[in-house]
Amino acid sequence: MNANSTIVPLYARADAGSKHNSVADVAPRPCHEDYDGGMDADRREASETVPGTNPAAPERATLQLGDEAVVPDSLGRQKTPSDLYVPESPQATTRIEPDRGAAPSPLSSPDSDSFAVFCFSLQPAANAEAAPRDDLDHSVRYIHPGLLAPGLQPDVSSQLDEQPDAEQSDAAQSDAADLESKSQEHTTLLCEDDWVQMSSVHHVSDGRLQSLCKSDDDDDDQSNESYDDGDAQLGLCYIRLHDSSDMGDLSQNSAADDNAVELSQDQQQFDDCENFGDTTILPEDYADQEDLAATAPEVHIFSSVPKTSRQLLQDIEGIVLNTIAAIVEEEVPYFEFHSRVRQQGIVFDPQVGFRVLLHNKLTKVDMFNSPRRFAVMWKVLECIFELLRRKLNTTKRDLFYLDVPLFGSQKSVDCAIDDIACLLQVSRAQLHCIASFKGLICGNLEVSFEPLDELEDQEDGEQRAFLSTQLESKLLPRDIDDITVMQTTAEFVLIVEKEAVFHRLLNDRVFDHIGDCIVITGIGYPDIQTRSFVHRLAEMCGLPMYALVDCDPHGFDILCNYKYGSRALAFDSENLTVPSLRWLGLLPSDIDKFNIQEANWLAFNQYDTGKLTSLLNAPFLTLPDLHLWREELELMQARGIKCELQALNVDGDLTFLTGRFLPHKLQSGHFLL
DNA sequence: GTTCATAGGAAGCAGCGGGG
DNA sequence: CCCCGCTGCTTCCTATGAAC
Repeated sequence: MNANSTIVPLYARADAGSKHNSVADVAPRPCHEDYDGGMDADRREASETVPGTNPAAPERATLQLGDEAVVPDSLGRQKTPSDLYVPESPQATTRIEPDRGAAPSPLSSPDSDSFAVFCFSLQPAANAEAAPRDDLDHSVRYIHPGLLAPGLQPDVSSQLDEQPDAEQSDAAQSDAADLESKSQEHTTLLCEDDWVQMSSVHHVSDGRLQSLCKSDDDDDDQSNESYDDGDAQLGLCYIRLHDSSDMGDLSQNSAADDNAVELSQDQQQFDDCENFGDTTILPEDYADQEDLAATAPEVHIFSSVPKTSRQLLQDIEGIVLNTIAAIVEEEVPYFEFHSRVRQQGIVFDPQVGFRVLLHNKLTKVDMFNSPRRFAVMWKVLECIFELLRRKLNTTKRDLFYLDVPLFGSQKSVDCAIDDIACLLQVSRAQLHCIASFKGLICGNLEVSFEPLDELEDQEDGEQRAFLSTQLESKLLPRDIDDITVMQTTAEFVLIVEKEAVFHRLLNDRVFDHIGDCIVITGIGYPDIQTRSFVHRLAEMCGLPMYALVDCDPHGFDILCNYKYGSRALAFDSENLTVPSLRWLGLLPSDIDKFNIQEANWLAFNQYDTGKLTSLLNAPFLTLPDLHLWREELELMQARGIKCELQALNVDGDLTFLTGRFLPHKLQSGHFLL
C-alpha cells in the first residue's frame, strides 16, 4: 500500500486547467474540511470550491496518507485510513442487532433507530494499468468498522505485506486486530447477496433492516459473479435519516446555497439579453461582449472532447467518495448538478440552439427530501459503472427491468440517466446507455470509426467502417463519438420526418429525380442517436441539409428538434443540433403554390391549436432571420388546417412528391433558411 | 390466411396540482 | 416559489388477438 497515495480526489482533476468545469464541481458533496485531519487553513480554503464554479487555481484538495488524517470512526476511536480492510466474505442475514455492542456505534445509537444503508461494490476499472485505487479502498473500508458482522473477517494480510514502512505496518496490524475484535463484538448488519450490490438502499428502523428497494433474488448470478470477480471491493455506508431541523441547518450552511446567491448576481447581468418568455436569447455576438463573456463563458456543459471510460469511472468513484465523506460527517448526501429542465436554466443561442446556462441554480437531489429519486440515481449510477467497466452497452429499457420495483416506471429511469449525464457532464451515449435505434439512412456514405476509449480491447480498437449506398436503407450506425472520417459523394442531405415517406422516396427512386444525396429519417421525433448522427454529418461533411416534414405543428416541432434541439436535452445541444438546417417543406404556403387539393387538408384539433400557439412563442421565431418561418406558421394558424406528406398527390399523381415537388423545391430554391 | 384494431413501447413535448 | 410526480399529447413500430 502506498503510504503517500492520494486518497480523496475532491475537486481539482487532471484537467482542472480546462475551461470546462470538471465533474467534481457537481459531485455530491463539497470538500469536507473536517475530514482532512491535518489539513491547514490555507489548504482548506483552497479546497472550498463550490459546485458550479471552476477553481481559479487547480489546487488539489486531497488527503494524503502521509497527513495522518485522524477521524473518529463509528466506534468512537481515532482511526487513520490505513486501518481499513476488506471483508473476506459477504455471508449474511438480513438481521441487525444494534444493541449488541458496548461502544457507541451510529447504528446502535438510541436516537438513531432510523437510518438508511447502502451497499456498494467498487471494482477497479482498469486493473493492471490503473492508478492505485488505494484511495477508494481506504475510504470505502473506512465505513465498515462497527457495521461488519462477526462472519466478515478483515483481510489485512495482503495489505500488510505491501506496507513499506515498518511502523505503519505495525500500527495497521495493531489497529486491524483491534478493529477485527471490535467488529466481532459489535453490530451485525448483513443483507444476503445484496452486499455486493451497489445502491442496495435499505431502511433500518427499530433495529430491523427493511429493504426500501427490491433485493435481488438469491439466484441472481450477477451479484455473485460480481463478488467473485476477484478485484471487487465492498463498501458499506450508512446514514441516519435526519429530522427537518438538521436539514434546515444543512441547507443554510451548504456551499451550494451560498453559491446560489452569487449566481443570482451573475444572472442579473443577463438582464441585458433579450428575453422571450422564460428563455433568454443570447445575442449572436455575445462572445464579443465583455460583460456577457465574463458571466457566460461556459454556456455548455460538456467538453468538446468526449471523456474516456476511464475518466468516467474515476468520476463516478469520486462521486461515491464524496457521498461517503458526507455520510462520515453525518450529513445527508446529495447529487447536485446543473438544471437541465427548468426553464430559467435554458438559454437560446442562435449559433447552437437551446443550451444550458452553467451559471444558474442547481438541481439538488438529496437522500432526505428525494429518497426515491436519489436511490434511482444511485442504482443507475451503479449500472453505468458496470457498463463502463465491462465495456457493455444497454438500453434504457434493459436498465428499467433491472429493478422494476425500485424504478416504478420507465420515466424514472429516463430521468435518472439524463440527470447522471448532467452530473458527469457527458452525453448519454458516453454512459453506454443507448436508446433503441430507429434512425434510417440511404445514400452514398462511408463512415470510419476508431474508438477513442483506451479501455476498449485491442481488437475492438481496430478501425471499423459503415457503408451506406443508394441501393438499400440501413439503420444508422452506433458509436457516433467514435466516428473519425465521413466520406460521401452526395451534394446534400434530406431529412424526412416519417418512415413511410422515407420508403416512399426510395421506392420512387428519389436519387434519379433530385440527384446524389443522403436521405435520413428519425421516424417521428428523432432519437438522440439520429440527431447526433445528423449533427456529425453536418459537422464533418458540411453538406446543406433540408428537412421534409408534415405541414402541421408536430412536423414543425420535429424540424425544430433537429435544428435547435429540445429544452430537455439542451445540456447536450452542441452535439445534437444543426442550426443550418433548412425547411424544405411542406410549407403552409406550398398548399396554394402546388394547388394541393382540399381533400388532403385536415382540420386542426384542439391539441394542434395549442401546440402551434406554443411553437409561436418559441424564442427562435423572434430572430429577424426567421421572420419567414414565423409568417409560415402564422399562415398555418390562420387557416387552421394541416396536411400530411403521405397525402401529397396532385391530379392523382402518386409520384408527385418525388417526381415534381422535391425537384421543383430544390431547383427553385423555394425553401426557408 | 389476411386484415384490422388495440395495446404497449420508444422517442419527444408541455402543463397541472400537491406538498414542502 | 420550486420540485416532483403524474397526465396527456405527438410520431412510428411491433406484437397480439379478434373478425372476416
